[in-house]
Amino acid sequence: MSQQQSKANTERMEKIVSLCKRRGFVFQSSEIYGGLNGCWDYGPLGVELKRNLKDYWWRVMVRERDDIVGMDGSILMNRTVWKASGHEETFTDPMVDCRQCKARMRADQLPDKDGVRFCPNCGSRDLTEARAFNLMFETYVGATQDESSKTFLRPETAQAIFVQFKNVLEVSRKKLPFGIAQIGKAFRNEINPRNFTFRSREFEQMELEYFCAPSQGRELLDYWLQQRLKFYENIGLPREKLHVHEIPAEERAFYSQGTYDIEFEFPFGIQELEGVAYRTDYDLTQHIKVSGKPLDYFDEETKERFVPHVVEPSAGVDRTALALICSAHDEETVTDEKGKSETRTVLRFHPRIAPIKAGIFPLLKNNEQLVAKAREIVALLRPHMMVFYDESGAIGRRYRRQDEIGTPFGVTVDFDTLGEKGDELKDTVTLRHRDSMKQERVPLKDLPGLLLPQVL
RNA sequence: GCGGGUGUAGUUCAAUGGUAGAACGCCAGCUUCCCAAGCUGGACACGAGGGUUCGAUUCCCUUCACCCGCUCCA
Repeated sequence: MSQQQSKANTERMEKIVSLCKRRGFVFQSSEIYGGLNGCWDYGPLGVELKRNLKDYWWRVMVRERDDIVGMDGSILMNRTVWKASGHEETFTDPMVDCRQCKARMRADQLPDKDGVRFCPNCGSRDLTEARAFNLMFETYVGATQDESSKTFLRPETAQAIFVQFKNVLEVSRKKLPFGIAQIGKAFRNEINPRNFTFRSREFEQMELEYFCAPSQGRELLDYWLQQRLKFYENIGLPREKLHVHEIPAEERAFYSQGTYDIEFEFPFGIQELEGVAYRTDYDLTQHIKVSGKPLDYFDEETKERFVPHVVEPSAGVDRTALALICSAHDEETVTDEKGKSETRTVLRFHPRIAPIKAGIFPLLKNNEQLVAKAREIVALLRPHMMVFYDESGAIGRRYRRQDEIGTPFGVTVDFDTLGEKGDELKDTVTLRHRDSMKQERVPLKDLPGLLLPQVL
């Protein structure tokens, strides 16, 4: 990337951050106290966007499938969970990476020769500095603050699923392959949060743990990669801005037999949205070992007993929301009939995830009948979708306000609607489209049927 | 974590060792028969703490936050 492009991308990102603040998508956490590094709040529009994203994920991953059920685990868990999962060790001890073979090991257990430490794996002396991987937030449960009451805010949501695997399997009466889905907050005390909301210390994940027979794992990994790519296209991220990065074997976690990153072209670079990982039976096996509880599965048909393997599509909610905003953000030059040019800022969200689906406007606000009719339309559409009523300013200004927050439809009530120009146009409204700025005349009664399929 | 930069209304900027202006936006009113029109009025800011000084938004220190590059991302 050239320096010029890089500068343009930085400026573009600045515009996006500014728009997010100005229009109520994202604010800095605790802003009036100077903020908190790596933490962000979602405003009225941001929370709608995020909710639409999560709702759509939940719909296609859970509600529209027979083989997946949901759960909602607590953020605080028994500390032993983190010992078993390996997080406590790898997240809290000073660790050293081998630059050559990428192995990570505890700094205090490194062998040395003549005082020079080397990698026990490959013998290389090219090691990183020791760094404390204290990425988990510590907290204490109960009144006393000592080792016995210590635990952590979860650094991933997945472990709640693994430790409840048996319960969920039992009550859902599912057979393998089947999955457990969850959306929730996770926390990592990142060394350096960066890129707006992209890397935050508190973030939300949408995770599926899909359990299967060992023989099915590899195939299901590819299946889920395809499903997930389709998902991102269905929320409006163009396929050409999505990249699949297959993690080479030497860079994968040791237990993984295949990992794909789904990445998106952000203005600040190509960055990961989701990891689709074949985790084998590592997690369940760990919890079997440490808890002593049987978390294996008996297949009635084949009469085989085994520890299920897992394919995990794990997506970041906040980074996907940011991708949606970045992808939707557009500035175009429009010229009016007098030849005057200006910049129109528009978020071209897919209607499915747009925070507000339709703006409802009376052409004039000082006309009681126009206002009353517009209010009627609000009442008509409100049960089905998020709508916004606006009577302030000229109609053009109101359209532009909605363009900037990505509202796909505008509905305007005028004197034709009231029947003042004959019965032919009575009870019809102007339907204005965000992207093309084209207008069409539609009967009021057709509105729900016309809009609803597009916003679901 | 290292290095560099920046902090002034909601946003983008300006000025100033004697407590700050503008544009756009926002609110109210008037006006307005479809793309940020116009008129009138209004609200809103020096990131925080400390120091120097008669007096600090301005100078110094600390801190916090954000941005850029490197590093990192089990």
